[in-house]
Amino acid sequence: MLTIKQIAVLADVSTATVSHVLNKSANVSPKLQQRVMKVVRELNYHPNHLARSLRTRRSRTIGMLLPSITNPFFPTIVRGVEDVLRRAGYNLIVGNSDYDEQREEEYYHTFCEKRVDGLVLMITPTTTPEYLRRHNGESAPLVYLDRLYHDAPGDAVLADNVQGSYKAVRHLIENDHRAIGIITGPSQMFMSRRRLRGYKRALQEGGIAVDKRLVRVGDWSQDSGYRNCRTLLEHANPPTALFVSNGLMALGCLRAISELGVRCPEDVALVSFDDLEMFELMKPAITAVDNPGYRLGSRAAEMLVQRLSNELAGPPLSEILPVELKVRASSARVVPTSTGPEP
Amino acid sequence: MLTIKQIAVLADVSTATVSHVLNKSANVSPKLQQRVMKVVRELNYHPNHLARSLRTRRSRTIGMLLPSITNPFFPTIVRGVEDVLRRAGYNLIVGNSDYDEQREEEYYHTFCEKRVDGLVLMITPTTTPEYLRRHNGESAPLVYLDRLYHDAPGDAVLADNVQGSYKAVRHLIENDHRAIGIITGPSQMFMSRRRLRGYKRALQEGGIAVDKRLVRVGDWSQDSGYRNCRTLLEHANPPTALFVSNGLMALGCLRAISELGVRCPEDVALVSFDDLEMFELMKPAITAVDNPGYRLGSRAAEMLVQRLSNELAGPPLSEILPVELKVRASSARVVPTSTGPEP
DNA sequence: CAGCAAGTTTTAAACGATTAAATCCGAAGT
DNA sequence: ACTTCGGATTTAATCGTTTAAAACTTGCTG
Repeated sequence: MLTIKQIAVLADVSTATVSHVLNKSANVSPKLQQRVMKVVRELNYHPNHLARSLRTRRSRTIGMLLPSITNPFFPTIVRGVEDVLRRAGYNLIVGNSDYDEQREEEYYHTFCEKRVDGLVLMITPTTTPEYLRRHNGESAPLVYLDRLYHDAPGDAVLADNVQGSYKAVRHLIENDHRAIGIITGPSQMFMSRRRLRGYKRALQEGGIAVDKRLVRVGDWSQDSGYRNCRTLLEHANPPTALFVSNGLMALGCLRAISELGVRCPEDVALVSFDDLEMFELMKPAITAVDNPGYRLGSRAAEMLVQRLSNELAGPPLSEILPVELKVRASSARVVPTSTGPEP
Repeated sequence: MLTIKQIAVLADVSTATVSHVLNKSANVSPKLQQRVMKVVRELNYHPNHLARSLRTRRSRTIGMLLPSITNPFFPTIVRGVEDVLRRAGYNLIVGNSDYDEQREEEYYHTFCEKRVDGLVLMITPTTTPEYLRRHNGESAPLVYLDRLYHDAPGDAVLADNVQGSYKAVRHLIENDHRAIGIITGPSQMFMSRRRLRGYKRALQEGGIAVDKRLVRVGDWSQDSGYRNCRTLLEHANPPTALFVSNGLMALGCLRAISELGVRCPEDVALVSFDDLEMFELMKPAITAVDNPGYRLGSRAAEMLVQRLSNELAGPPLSEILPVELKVRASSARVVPTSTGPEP
């Protein structure tokens, strides 16, 4: 494989000159510049990134940790991150932990070994993992994506989870629902708690007491949505509306609803967090909180790039992005023929 | 940041010994081993991957080129690749070109600069790109994923595209459809042609002539599915069945079908290539060719790993994986009340 | 024409690991 | 006691870049 030394010999200059030409790091006479570039182009030389990074101590690479690659919400975020980074001249490596804390830590270390310049983290644990707390002295800045850890330093970009579920549930209340079920994520997770809080706030404002039997804890997976939805709908007094804390679980609910022969929205209204592309195509189309995945990703990347170029300094920032409710058929107001569902 | 030299000083040995302990590359007395490991663990030392790769000339990293990250079919493939590589001790970097040939080439070069040990390629171009042909002399082995290039050396793992669409269309014919439309991918692409061929073969076997007006060319995007579906259904004599060459375009078709107020499967049956997870949840559930994404990815990674460990040598191999048709409601046989749709 | 400044180009020392080859050291053989 | 042998350890070169600092040009000035 081609090295800078060979280029130097062929262009009859020193390696330093080649390097200077390639990096525009010093004045080089036009004559030599051309001689060098000619050889570089003819031989299609590309500098060894490993050697370069080793020497400069910057890899121009960012690591991103993702809890799941198959959840359709995440790729959108990745695109946001990638687009910004690419334009800023950084590469992205993503690691996918599948909600496994050990794999997550493995990836974190891989990233450190590869000397990434910064990290975008969407991680699983409920409590700040030890390695993050230790990261303290390290050089790579962190950005948390839709997560927040107070005791490990790093910027954060968050969707307004409380406001999102608040809007969703208020919408249901406005449509005369009073028995509103919720399927949340694991109860220790920051995000689950935020989304639950919005639910509670809306109920409270509507003068409705929280019924513990209507609060189910899922794990974000489609299957857990399915199971919890069945449990809820098979109650003696099933809820007339359901708020589901993420898109994948909402898909599971749909399956349960269809299997049980329950009609949506007539028998049970459905609102989901995360507006998946397919929600608009489904029958009924699903009302959902539009979680701005692309913006979330791109903002996180922007903050990281700013930190790296020292445009941004000082204590960790956290930024909250607004979310919107997309009202669709699954939560449409039903013309009141009879008050409840089946007797 | 910690270096091997510091570890060596603290453990009172030479850097060579530390390296030997860490890599088990020579006999080291238990006493020194323990002394070294103690320091390594206490300080949580992780060797610099850049330096290591530079010296050993192997990065234990694989690059993967993807045409789209938001198409839900691709993440499944990535998981297959990643799982196998991780177990074999390799890291994966994925690049997402968004069907843009220039970005694709950029990524290819980034990968070369990072000295990846091998490449998994799902690339866009219709004709073998120049840089691939030049790759010839380079050291990193290639595996094509669901692509095939005869004039650039590399193994290939392919789904049986011809057989898949053949099965799909035969199924439609068996359900008494004779006017069967198809939406293909860009006509120069290898995969589009294969899927078109299966369609033609099934028609021919069923004694049906290919009607050019029923063959539409899409670009794999949801939107192009939508547009082409409208065109087909707004014909004077619309087809009674539709075979769509990928999942995203099928979603577009669904939207068109629903907007036009056409019933599926009563007025038009639908079969898609790529069995997306959500297809089972939709109403009607979509009949689809189950393209084995995970297997495709894991097989590709396996071949690559074998090449790298020299378990596999010799001329490029190409392997074809069988595909299955999942019959669901969208292509259900309709009880013949009247012969055609609306008069 | 020596001296100097400014601009080009080269020299050579890093960066942090790996690894042949050299050295050390103690036990065994004669 | 003196080799000799072999395993444990270290020395030092190397991977392919970047980049201070040195060295070399030129052209100008007094």
